[in-house]
Amino acid sequence: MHFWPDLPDTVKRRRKLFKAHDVLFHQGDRVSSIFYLESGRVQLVRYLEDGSSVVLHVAHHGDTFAEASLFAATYHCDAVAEVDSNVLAISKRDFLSVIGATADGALALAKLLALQVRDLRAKLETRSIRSASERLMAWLRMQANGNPPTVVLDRNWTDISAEVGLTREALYRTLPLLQKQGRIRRGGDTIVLLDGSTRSHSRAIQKSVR
Amino acid sequence: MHFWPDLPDTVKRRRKLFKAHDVLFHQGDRVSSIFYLESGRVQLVRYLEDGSSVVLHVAHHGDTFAEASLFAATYHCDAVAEVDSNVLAISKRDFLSVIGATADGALALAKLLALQVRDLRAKLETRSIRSASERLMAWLRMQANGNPPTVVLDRNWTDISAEVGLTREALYRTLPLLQKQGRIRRGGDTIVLLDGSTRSHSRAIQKSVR
DNA sequence: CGATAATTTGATCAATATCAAATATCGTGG
DNA sequence: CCACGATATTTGATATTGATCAAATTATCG
Repeated sequence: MHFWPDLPDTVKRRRKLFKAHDVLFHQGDRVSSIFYLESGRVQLVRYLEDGSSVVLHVAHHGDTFAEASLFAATYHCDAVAEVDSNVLAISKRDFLSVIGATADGALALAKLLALQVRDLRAKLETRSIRSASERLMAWLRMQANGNPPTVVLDRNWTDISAEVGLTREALYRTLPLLQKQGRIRRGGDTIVLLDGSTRSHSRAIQKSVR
Repeated sequence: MHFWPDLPDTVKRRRKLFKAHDVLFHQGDRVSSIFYLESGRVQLVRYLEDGSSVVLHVAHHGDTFAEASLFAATYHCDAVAEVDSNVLAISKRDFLSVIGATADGALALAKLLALQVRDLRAKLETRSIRSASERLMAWLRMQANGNPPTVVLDRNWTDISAEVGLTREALYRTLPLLQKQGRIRRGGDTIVLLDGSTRSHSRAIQKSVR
């Protein structure tokens, strides 16, 4: 994963600073770089004709993004800084010639992409859950780690609602509901999942996924 | 994608039959194979520390699954046959040694995974469209090629409804609706998209996505 | 030809989207 | 430290849409 910063000097890199809401690249732009996010947060967003948007991916510090574009001529989405962000723009041409030079390098790239496939599949599956409560719980479980499973939020609920696939209103209504049911506990920006039993959940999944 | 069946004979493959509810592998099992699903349906399920579970992916016939596990020591989820299923188990070691032997091979794998990433992102985007008509149109556009854009179905609508994220009833009601609106034309298992103008489309999207 | 799965239509309901607005919080400049 | 504007969170009322349950019809396949 951290082989990106470790690339040889022959791979041109440019450090760039973006302010919140700055656009790193637009859908349709010729692919010149892939990116390593040193700090901040960048959304990959697809803007539809009417200006509405879908969040395709949220890159966090330490993530690389737009690698899928390595094999494409143009970017297939917009990249927008959610907050002030510090990125390394890595030349696509240089990168490919270095990474593609050795089997190990190319395999490392494949590995990174494999992880993304996994993550995306999980998100897709989450979207198949119709009930707001169950979908949110599934999303939380995906983010959680530790025992008891705990999620520490690094962004606001409004942003999260888009990723979960609910309106923010629905999300804001579901949260206290889950709390009342004793399935989560909220404290500041941490959520503890108390949903120990598999049974109720699997039944919920069964109802919601065909 | 059709990369997998075209592997040289040196890559060991075993055809295996599983009955409904059979487990192909367990979370934590050593990764020995990746799989190509010839027929049937296989669920990838993840069990969390507290015993709850999330369905990560449902593989349908023609899909490869567990490729993401190529780079992991152990499977990160369980694979369970939903119905009787027919899979090709491809030796991970053989596969990796063939693919990983050359930079070109590994790049081909990376490219495949990159395409999957893009495809999954597109699917995720589709799921954000709330209106049944628009979501179905978006799905059709994704599948279509040629001019006029045409989709040739390789499975029944009931299966497709699951992928689109609608009940089959909703799908079966949406189809004649789109027809009546002159947005598609149906003939047997081919659908022709008549939604040529960007304008009408953008307006329609406007209604359906927030 | 019978059985099984796929497609189609009908009626009703529940859930979440939508529109609206109030309150709370945060960040910034004075 | 305060005031102010911008953003985030919360609550309310209502409408729509697709889910759900039911059943009929049609196609498919031994």
